[in-house]
Amino acid sequence: MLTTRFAPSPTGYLHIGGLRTALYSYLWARKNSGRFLLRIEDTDLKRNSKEAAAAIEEAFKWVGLSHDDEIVYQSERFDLYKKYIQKLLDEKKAYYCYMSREELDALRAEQQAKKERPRYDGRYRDFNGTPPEGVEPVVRIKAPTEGTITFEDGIKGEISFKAEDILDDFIIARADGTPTYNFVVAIDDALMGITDVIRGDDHLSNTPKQIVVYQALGFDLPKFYHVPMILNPNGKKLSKRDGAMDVMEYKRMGYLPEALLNFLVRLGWSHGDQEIFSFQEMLELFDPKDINKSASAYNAEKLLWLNAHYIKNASYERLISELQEFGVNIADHDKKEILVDALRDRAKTLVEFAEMAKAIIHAPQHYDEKAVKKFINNEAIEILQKYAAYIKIYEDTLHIPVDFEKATKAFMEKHALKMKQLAQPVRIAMVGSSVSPSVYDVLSIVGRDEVVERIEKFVKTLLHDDTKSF
RNA sequence: GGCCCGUUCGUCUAGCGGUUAGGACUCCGGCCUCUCACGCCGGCAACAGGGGUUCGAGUCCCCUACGGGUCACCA
Repeated sequence: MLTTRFAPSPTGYLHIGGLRTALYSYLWARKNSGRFLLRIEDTDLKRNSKEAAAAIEEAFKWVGLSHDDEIVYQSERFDLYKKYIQKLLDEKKAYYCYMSREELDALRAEQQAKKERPRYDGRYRDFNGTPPEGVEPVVRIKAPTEGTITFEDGIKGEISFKAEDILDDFIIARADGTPTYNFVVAIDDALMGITDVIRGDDHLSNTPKQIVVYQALGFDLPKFYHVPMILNPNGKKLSKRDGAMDVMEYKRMGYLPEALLNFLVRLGWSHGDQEIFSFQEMLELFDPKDINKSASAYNAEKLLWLNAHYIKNASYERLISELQEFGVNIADHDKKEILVDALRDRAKTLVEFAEMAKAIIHAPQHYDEKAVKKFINNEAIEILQKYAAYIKIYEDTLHIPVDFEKATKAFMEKHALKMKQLAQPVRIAMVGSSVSPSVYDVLSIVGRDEVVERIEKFVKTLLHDDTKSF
């Protein structure tokens, strides 16, 4: 069965680069009715892996990814790794090396001075004598010293390394007995039945080492797919400083998970000219062979555009429930659909959406000075007073936007007014600024009684403000 | 520095030997209009450079330049 995995080291949170490779792995597995596993690479034991795993699962949950089986923690599998180390030792495919760190450092320095590639010289490879005193040995694997290691990368094509260029007898167990990364990755991928390894291309040069382990242990090789990195807008490696890189930060900034996923799936992968992909479409169309060979830069504007797109097309229920996270509770508002429709085309994030909603729902606490200065004069105040009086006694048919439109047009006709003369003053009275959705929508959402109240309050404020002259 | 990978508008990309090199984001015009958005219409903008192969190269090969990755008892 096709099986993929996501295998992060426990850094404490999931960033978008990780999310993208996780997404690719997930999609490929699900598309093929396979399995998607999660493994925490915590062999160095320095960080809190359980917390890190929880953070990853939280992010997965938010975006809608799910993994199969229990999470595998490498830190809990040391006995297993030891077995394989012993096996290689017994088969003489690995050996103890008694070289001290100091000696190793000295060797490295010497090689660098001669401009040679730093590498272990194999001095204990066939050692039979008495081990030196006081040195806890490391275990090194016998790697080929000549020949070529070639594999077919599902994204980059055939890749080959000359053994002499990149390999030495690398350490598979440290002096304290703990196993090292390239060793355990190969074992776990093999034992977990991973058939397709999809990972960042920073792992490309680890691959030959892992292949050495696969071969020494007699495991079948998986297919490798090395996904190019995501760069920052300056073309440099993406770092935490390039924005809020924790995936959950995007939630706090008001992004919809489907927008983030759409953004990420499309960053480095494409399907013709298509830009918008539903989760279902990703599942149907994703294929790692269509992943680009080159790195791509993070593009915040495109993400924003995608987010705006998904907000525009979200259901009322969805938006209303999302908005609650941002302090806007309109579930019981009698004009909630009108409110949502008035704002969905204007908001790029849920944070903006919430701010705009609040501006309409709550009566303004202050009025934008520039707007007042520009649109309010004595004539405008007079119009507002008349309009308030008119609305106040208008027959009881003012509910939806067209009701207000009809009434307002009659008012304008009666007083020979143009829309421009009325709209801005009313808008300022309603929301405190010269920017808002259509006044008819705002009027409808605010409701007749409060419309009158807000206008009266505004007029009162204007008339009592001695600092302004009209 | 060695090794590996990469290079189409500013950005994400389509292209898979013959195209006026297409789409999307951004930006700039215009339309719509009660403001702001949305939407619609239009515009600016790219094959890193040089050699080959070929009737013909963004597409194939080589070199150069540039960019990235990696060279640990980190993962």
